[in-house]
Amino acid sequence: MTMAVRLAYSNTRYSNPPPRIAFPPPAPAPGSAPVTLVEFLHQAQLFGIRQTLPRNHTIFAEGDSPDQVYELAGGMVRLCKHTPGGRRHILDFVMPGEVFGLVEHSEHTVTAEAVGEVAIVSYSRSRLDALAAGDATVRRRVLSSVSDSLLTAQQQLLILGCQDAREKIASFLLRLAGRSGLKTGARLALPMGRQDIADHLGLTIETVCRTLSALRRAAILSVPNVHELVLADMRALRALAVEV
Amino acid sequence: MTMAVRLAYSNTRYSNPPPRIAFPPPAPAPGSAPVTLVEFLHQAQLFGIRQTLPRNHTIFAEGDSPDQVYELAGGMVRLCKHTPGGRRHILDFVMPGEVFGLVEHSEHTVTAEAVGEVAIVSYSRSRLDALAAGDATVRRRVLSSVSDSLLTAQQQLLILGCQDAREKIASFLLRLAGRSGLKTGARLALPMGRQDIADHLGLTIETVCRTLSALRRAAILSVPNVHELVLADMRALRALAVEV
DNA sequence: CGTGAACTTGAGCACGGTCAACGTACGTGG
DNA sequence: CCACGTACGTTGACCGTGCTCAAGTTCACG
Repeated sequence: MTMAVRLAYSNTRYSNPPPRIAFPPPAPAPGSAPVTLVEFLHQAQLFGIRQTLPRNHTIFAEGDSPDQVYELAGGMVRLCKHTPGGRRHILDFVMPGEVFGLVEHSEHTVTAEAVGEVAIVSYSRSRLDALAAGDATVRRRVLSSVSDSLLTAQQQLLILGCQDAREKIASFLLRLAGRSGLKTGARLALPMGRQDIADHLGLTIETVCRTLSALRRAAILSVPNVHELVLADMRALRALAVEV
Repeated sequence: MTMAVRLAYSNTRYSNPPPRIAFPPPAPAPGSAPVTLVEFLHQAQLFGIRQTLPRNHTIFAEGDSPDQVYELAGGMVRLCKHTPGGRRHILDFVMPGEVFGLVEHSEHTVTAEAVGEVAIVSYSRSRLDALAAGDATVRRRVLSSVSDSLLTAQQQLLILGCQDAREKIASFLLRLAGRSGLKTGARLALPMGRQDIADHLGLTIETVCRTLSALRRAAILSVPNVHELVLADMRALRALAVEV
């Protein structure tokens, strides 16, 4: 039985825009009430250790002890699972401002890797727990963060289980655009490589390429360079991704 | 573009063992310390309303207000998502003793349906919240329940994204057996229909049938009747499901 | 028994995977 | 500065897994 699986472990290398990222300033507006978990972390004056990591750096691996919680300050992180047979699946990508590595198990259930150069801020898990013990709002944020991850995973299950290649690509691009708060015609950054996209959608790199080319030929999007594209016709994209 | 999707909405009908399920007595040992969320629910004397529902009954639908939390006392429940296009994906099956419908959003993100006749116990969500407000252990149970769902979803993503039909079936059967605490040679109940299995694994009903037949021919399992099977060679099954 | 739903099996085909060649971009060293 | 090397991306030709369509079987129930 030949396998519908190509070995992953791609090495994304930036081409056009050099990897140096302009890291945005700390997120929370100083005086306002914190509403996101990240803002709580900032406000609580936890020891957030900021660091920059190179492309493909493993931030934590499946099985590691989860004693740190991370905030992504710049760049992009992929959360993946590796199988004994050497296959890889990317569960999700983390975008700036989001928290990752927050898990309620004795060990990490996924591996987190830097897609390009990234800036992360790490917080002590035990300090976060201490903070949560005395603050119902923090607890709610933590719970809803985990809950959001669950919702995302469920949506991704629907995509993997019900959609064909074109629909998958359309759904993926729309979600990415949505998370970047993008509107029709704006440039969408694609920091991850084609192999990463393939491993996220259960496709091969060739199918990802071909499908992107087909969408380009259909004038639904244009590809100024490998790591950037323009969603010219979001309406058409949405029509393709009906199944979400 | 023809679709790799067949319309679901199967109507499981029991064949050999009649649908009447022997409902087990309430789970918790009366005097012992509660360790699961279900046991907490029992211990806390929340108003657990027990009821029996017929095959294919919708317990709650995606979008409903989640003001009840359920414990499955007998039978099996499927958690699914329906798409505008009429496709269906089954995210997971719920087995007796497990809690479902616990969600941290303003509405349910999945639909819960009875696979056969089921017995459920429903608890008021607001009472559970009140209980949790004053009890750190309950909070931990709630969080870890959501967290377990996330872990399950992530594992399922790996299966849908990386495995072929035979591996999917093998993984599915092994997980089912594991959850029933089954050892080699024991009978495994399959209350759900073939279409349900297909919609859970991103396959068609024909492929599920063919794959089961192939495993039977390979003497890896036997199928005494449609809703029951014997895992004769778990070692071989595990070898097929390497990718988990 | 007769009916209908679910399951099973077969024949053929298409989507997407495999294999392979080529293109492109960037980094390195002469 | 150009030549080369490497990694990634793109495209084409071919093929296999799993889907489609369709016929037949089994089983529960009236």
